[in-house]
Amino acid sequence: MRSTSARPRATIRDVAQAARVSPQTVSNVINAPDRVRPDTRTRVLAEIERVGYRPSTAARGLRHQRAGAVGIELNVSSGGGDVGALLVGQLTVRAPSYGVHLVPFADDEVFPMVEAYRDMVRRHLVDAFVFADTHSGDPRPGWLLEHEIPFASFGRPYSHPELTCWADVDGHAGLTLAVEHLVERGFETVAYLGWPLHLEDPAVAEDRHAGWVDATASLGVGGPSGTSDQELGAAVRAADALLDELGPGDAVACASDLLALGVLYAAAHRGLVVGTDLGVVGFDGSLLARRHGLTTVVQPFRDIADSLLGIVRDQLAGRPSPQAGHLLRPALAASATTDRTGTSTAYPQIPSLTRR
Amino acid sequence: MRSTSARPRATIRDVAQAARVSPQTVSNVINAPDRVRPDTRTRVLAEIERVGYRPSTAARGLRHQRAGAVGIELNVSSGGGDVGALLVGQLTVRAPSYGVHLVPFADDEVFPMVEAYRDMVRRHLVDAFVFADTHSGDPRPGWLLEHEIPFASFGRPYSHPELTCWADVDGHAGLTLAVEHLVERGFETVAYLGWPLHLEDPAVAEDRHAGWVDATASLGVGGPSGTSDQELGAAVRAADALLDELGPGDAVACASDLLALGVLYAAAHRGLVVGTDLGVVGFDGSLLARRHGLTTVVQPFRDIADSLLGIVRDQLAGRPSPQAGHLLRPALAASATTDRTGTSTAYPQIPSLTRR
DNA sequence: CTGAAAGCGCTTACAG
DNA sequence: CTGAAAGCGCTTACAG
Repeated sequence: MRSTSARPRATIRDVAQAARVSPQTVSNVINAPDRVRPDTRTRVLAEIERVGYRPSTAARGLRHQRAGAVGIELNVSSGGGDVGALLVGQLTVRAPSYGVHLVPFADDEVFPMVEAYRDMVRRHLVDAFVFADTHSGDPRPGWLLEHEIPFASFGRPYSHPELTCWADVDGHAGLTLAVEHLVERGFETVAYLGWPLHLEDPAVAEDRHAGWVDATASLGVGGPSGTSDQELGAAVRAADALLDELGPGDAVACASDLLALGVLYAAAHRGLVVGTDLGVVGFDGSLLARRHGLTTVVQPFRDIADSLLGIVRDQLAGRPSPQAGHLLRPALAASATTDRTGTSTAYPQIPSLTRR
Repeated sequence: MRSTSARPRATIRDVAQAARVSPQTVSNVINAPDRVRPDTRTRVLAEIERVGYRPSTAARGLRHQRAGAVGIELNVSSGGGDVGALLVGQLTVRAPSYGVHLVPFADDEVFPMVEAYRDMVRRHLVDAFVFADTHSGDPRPGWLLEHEIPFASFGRPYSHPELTCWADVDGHAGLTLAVEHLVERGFETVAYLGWPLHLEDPAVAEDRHAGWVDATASLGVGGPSGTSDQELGAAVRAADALLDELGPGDAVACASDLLALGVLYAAAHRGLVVGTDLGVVGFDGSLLARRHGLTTVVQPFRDIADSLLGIVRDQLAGRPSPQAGHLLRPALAASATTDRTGTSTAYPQIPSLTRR
């Protein structure tokens, strides 16, 4: 039968008794080692190691009046894509380096979201928050500022343009990478499939579009452009219209992987062989891109996680805010959709149908 | 300039003073309301509400010798699919109903995974664990049992078949749903695309296969079957071979949404119109399925989350283990790939190419 | 360099 | 029904 209560863990007193010092000295060994004589320190450290002692998070939190945790809002219902999960993964991996752990939470469908934030704070469960999906009517930045609760957002907080507590991918740099890569691979004209500017995240749409405009202008490879909402059906239709103006040897750089998938389908319709006939580059580094062999601009989730955690750590330490938000450089992951040798495989592989 | 320190929150003493009772009475109002006279209770409750008092998690945890948290291992590097994120989302939503919060953690690429578990326990950060991706050589169940730490797994812990602390989707029921749905929609033969049994999760592969065998036998609609690893290229090839043996009006039930996507692509190769000519049903209820208009057997993530959290809550309370693991019924979400009217849209929509 | 004291916020017996 | 006491594990001044 499975036992149900865990064996009690070693406390600071156990370590102290075994090392024949007081608990305070053990504490000093951990928190201010230079205040302890080397030989004492060695003896205590050995004992800590032997019994596997680690300070209790709860006791420390109580004493410091700090939870040592960062709340992270999960967008459960929207389920837009898979990039949210990639960011959460990197935040989880990086959090220990900042001396914190993550506490995810989500709208419980009953109270408005701000209630969830308020409750986490009142219970002393977290010291700060990280969230994504910022948008113009977003009540979160205002509420958090008003209550003096540190936070950092993935994406600019549009409601408070003066804030610098955000990190985002450099969309301009990303599209420059995409265009340069396509030119390097020998594609002649680079078209663009982006989002309409009235979407919730206008700065992102603008940055990526401007990156394409500037890069194609400087390389002399500009082409037509189109827009589509972030939905596959709309993307296929917009891509289809775009392909009317393109020929073999041309390419499309896209504002997202989903839009790029739309281009793949529209190209398959026409019997174009993606990679050799038509270049396609997506944006996000999503699972979707990996699955379909899409060349994509990969969001630097690890750097973003470090920025966000660094921002809240500095705020908690009372350090001054940075001069500007963190705009982080993405990287390009080349795959089948820009492979002119046709060696690697993109999906859908429909063009072979036309060659039977 | 942004202020950096949050205003101190109300404590039990603040409430007690304002309500002119002792802190203990406030505690009783919260934890044992029947021990307090109704009028006192009302007065205290009003004060709690007025100042927005919530007990401190850290102080409670220290007193109870319990973190009130469940560790959840995130599979960051593998990045298999998007279903892991869906489970984490539902665990997050449901956790408050069990009086706990989640603490995600991940392999830090330096220590073996068990080190991460050990560290969480030593720091009193969590009382129990939930994890997925169980497999035969899995060291986690053994280690957790040995250290008497409660846990529950999504998927059977193969190394310890006697354990009942797991929840899983009922794959047999899921494939029965899939076959019944296809027959109801008028498809004549139902083929199967599944996984080879040597994969890491043999019981899942067997259950789903057996569900197809039994359901097609009882309805007299059996057809050929094939297997493929959980990878798109392999799935397309396996599906292509399967389609050699099928004709218009037939269907394929699949062990996963990714395998089903392979069928879509293989069908597009042949100019088959999925939905009207060929029925396809996936399994998982993944984002991939939503995006492509796949009819799919949806994993009951909310029920799974409830089962897992219920298991660890019972273990922590010292209640006896259940007689068996929790096998939960999935639901079918009908979409374009079984829509014989051709009203809804599946992607890829390549067949229209053949009709130009 | 080391240790005795106080207290972070809460709850659990226990006394009144 | 209500309150005074003790203690969960830790750390921060402070005294020695």
